[in-house]
Amino acid sequence: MPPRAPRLSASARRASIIDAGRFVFARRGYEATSVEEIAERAKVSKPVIYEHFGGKEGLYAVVVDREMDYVVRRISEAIAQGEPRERLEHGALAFLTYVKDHPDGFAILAHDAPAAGGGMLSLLSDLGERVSEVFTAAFKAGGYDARAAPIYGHALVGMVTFVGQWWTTVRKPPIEEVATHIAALAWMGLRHLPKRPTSIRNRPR
Amino acid sequence: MPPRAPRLSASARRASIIDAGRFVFARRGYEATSVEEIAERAKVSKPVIYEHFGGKEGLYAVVVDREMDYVVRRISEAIAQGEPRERLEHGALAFLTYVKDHPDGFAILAHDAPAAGGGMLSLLSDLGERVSEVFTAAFKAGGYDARAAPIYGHALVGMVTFVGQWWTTVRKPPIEEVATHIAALAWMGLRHLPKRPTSIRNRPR
DNA sequence: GATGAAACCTACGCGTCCGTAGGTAGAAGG
DNA sequence: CCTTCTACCTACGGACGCGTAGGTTTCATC
Repeated sequence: MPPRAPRLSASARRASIIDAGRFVFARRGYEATSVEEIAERAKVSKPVIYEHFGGKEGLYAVVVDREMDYVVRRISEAIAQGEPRERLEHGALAFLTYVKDHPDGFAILAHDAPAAGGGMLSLLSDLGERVSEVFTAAFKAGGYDARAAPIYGHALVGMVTFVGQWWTTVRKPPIEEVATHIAALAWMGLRHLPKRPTSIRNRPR
Repeated sequence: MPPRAPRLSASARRASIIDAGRFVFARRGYEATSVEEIAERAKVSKPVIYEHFGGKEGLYAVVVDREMDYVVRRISEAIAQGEPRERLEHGALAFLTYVKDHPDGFAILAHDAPAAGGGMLSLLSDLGERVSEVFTAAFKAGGYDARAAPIYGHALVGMVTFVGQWWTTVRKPPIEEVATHIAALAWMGLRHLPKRPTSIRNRPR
């Protein structure tokens, strides 16, 4: 008989199951994850998970929620103060720091939610929405076309997340450098943006 | 007995199965897709699919390959000639046109590949790699830091794909307008990029 | 040391899904 | 009319995964 692991309090057990869930969900994706694998990793039997989270979907919801909360909090802190450009770079750096330090959480957010119900394509589109709101306010104040603000908001988030995904495979150069480049690109792009961009297709040579 | 559907030639049947497969894979994702649902939609029985494609994974591979080929061809054509900025905007427009006209294909490319084996996070990272190569050449020629080129390459692809995902949910404004905005952002950003971007963190106030 | 609750287990029912075995129906050529 | 080839079918084996029923161990408290 293998030596029984010590019993844990309810909340401690919850935490260890969440950790295991994040680990497995990140690698296999929601659909391909089996509750049994999570149980095995958390060194518990299946019913414990059902006891605490009601099922696979319940656990997934908790994991996602926690992760989402964490990123949003971190980014909010980072862009809370400073000049605009500073806030931009700090925001990018905060996100990339999350990518670096919590790759499993990032993988989950970047992947798809459970296909059922027809939710959003990616959890991150929610983040894009928030950034878009910030941009809409700024565009109105600056005399730009507010209708176009979501384009830039989502472009920014897409930029950072996609580079983040790439970075996790290469892990080089250091994220500080990456953040600097991205911030420079976005800042220069926004800074020199015409009030009403026109297509080169509508301009004669 | 329901009137039997007319028999099809092997290649015609293949095509109809590919269509059905793309449809279902796009909505459910790879894991959650059942071969039976594809068969049902293609109005065939399961063994026909196994006859033609060897199995679920085989069909998926064919669908992805076809889609990937199509996008790459379209973008290549779009950026084949013209001034740099023209090529940029035409490339973005070509991609967004694909998103608009082939939403199912786009959904598949944007989602995850079969988790098994540990392939790439998204099929689109492959596209990011190609763009990065173009950027690397251009950076070398222009005296910029070539090591940073992949950052910009992936940033660009991320920008466009993420905006594309958002656009599919809103379908507004018209893609031509979206392409113009994105191209303006990217162009202005790249145009005014310092040779060696420095972090604002390293500069005194 | 009894009692009760909380943590945890083994074992199974039930559905679903992949892939295949083995046979039928229609067309093409002798 | 008969053979044969190709498209296509029904029906099933085997595996796996979700969620639950019902019992067992540990711990605190009286």
